[in-house]
Amino acid sequence: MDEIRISLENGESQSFPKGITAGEALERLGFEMVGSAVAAKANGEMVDLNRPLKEDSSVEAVIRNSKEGIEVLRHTASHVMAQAVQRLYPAARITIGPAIENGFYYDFDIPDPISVDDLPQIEAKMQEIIQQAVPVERQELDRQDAIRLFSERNEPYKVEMLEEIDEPRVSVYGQEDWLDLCRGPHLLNTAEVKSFKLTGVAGAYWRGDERNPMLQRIYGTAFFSKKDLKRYLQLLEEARKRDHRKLGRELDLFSVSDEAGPGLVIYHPKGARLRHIIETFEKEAHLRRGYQMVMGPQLLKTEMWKKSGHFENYRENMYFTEVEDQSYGIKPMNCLAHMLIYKSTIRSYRDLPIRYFEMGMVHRHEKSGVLHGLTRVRQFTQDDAHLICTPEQLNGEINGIIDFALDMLELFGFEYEIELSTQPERRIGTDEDWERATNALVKALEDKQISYELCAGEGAFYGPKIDILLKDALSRRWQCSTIQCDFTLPERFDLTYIGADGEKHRPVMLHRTLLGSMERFLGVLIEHYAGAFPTWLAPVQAIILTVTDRHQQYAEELYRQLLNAGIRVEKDFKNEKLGYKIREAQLQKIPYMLVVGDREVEAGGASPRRRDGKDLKLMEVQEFIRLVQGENAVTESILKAN
RNA sequence: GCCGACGUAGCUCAGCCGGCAGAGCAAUCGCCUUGUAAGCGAUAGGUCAUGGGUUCGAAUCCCAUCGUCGGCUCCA
Repeated sequence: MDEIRISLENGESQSFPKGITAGEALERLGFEMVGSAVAAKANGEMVDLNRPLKEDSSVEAVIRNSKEGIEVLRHTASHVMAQAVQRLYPAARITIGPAIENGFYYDFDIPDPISVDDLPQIEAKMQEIIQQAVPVERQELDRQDAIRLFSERNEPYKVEMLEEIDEPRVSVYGQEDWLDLCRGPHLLNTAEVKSFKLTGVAGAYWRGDERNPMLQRIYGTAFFSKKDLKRYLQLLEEARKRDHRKLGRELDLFSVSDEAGPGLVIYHPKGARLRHIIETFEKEAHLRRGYQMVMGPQLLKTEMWKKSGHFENYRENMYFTEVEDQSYGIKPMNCLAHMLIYKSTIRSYRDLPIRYFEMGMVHRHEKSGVLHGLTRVRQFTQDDAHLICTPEQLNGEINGIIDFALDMLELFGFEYEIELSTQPERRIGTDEDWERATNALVKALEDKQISYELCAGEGAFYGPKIDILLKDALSRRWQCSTIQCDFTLPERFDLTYIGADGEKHRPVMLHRTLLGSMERFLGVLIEHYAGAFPTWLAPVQAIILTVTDRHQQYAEELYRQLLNAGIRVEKDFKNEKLGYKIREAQLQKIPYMLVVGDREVEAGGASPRRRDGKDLKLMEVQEFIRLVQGENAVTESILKAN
């Protein structure tokens, strides 16, 4: 009988008869956590535990508590769900159903739409399949046979996929009479799918292309234990509580009105205050880093948008208007005016780099279905800048921007992910330009040893970009910072500088934002802090609460003092019990509550109660002012960072 | 834009197999003068998203439009 050599990661190795399963080999080699293995890797390939090994292999266990392990579970859960759905709705055609970040989904082509009300029934059918403890079986067959098989089963989407697969042999997985084209691996038995929940339904285009038919997607999640599932569902519940749309209303920060129009944010006093705080600080930070503040007009002649390429490539996102037979486009980006400023005079190489900064309000016509609170709107303000420099300065400028952006995000305490997006199909400029620009961005990331994800074809139409993404409370990622390299607009607008050689040269331009859109950033920020902003950001930093109305006079005096010291203070002199006022201030998440009663009036000080419930006891007014001013000073680090 | 769900007072929601539009919180007014997360009482507040239809009669059934939510596509 043929023998094969199997080795473990720890160097343990032994000969076994050919055909021994991956699971058995693990066990016989003394792998300690055999019970927690849900699949295996043989020579790097993910395989089922019962896969017979045919050649010398190094075997590794894929355990429950690993990312890959839970993916195996969820992928199997998606198969169980697909089987359940096809049993309940025989007309449903299967497509694809992968594991995703927090669960899994499966897309079906089904004549009658599935609604959330149908989910309990599907869950019950899944439960049935799980309780029957059906073995999950893998089978390998010729591609042509598979095509025949899925044609017979009337699964056109599977046939379509098979026709595009290159390999001669494919694998199918199934339980009972149910079957799916699948690479695997899977759990060995449906009984192992213990803790799952279907979480939602949605429409999704076949292969993610809007020209394709709309499929019905069912989302679900699965865990190895009921406890983990419960914890996850609680986490979702918590996340919903910090939804910025809910907090925005409760904290009276902003609203969006049907009357005014969808995607148009209306800032209430506290929301406007918040923006004012961030923006004034940010403007100062830019000035200290060698940026110049500029302002462009809200609309520019359509001719200019034609020249820049926006009309051709971005028209469907733009608003246009006509006055006195002249067509204007409302700006969706701020770059045009900045180029006009550059062109307003002759530039020398000694002037470069030039960094123009603008809190620029832009309008973009977003499709109605994509609007979302503050994070996806039609009018927003960008902390935008355009840097114009020599090709030699490019790398240094990109580095400076990355540092600036990461410093900002660190100040707010954000985790982030970085993506590099390369040339899209619809673009302007030569391939050579694109390559140079892309290389410049890659080099900057590599110099800084920043890991990033490559998004091929996702760049802007005028250049490649680096994006920094922040997560909201529900783990949805939102693009905030973006650094875009542009060799083509300087060309189109004939931007030049006089070099040391006395000749005209073409500068390079960088478009960049740090926080991105103030709207989106604010939305993510609200969720990040769950509405409890740190003192330096809080729209209201302190509120004065009187115990009875005989304390009003002193409270008024205290209010004046704090206001004069620049503290954002409010007063609550309502004829209510102290507990009531504290509760209200607490719900408004105000960092400090200043209780004013007999003791304070007599001593002439203030008794701050912190938002976390801690009583700071009676202190001098000046001491409290210093306390708040100290907390305000956290921005100093950024202002001085250059 | 596409698929699905939803739209009742400022907010959260009940009413919806057709028959007088409701509750709690918030608001206003009064009483209480109050010490660290909700005192008591009264009053006011709605073209039931909008428009059309079915019906003796529509918040309730049907259609359209607008908007919101969950996704898809797109994106700061």
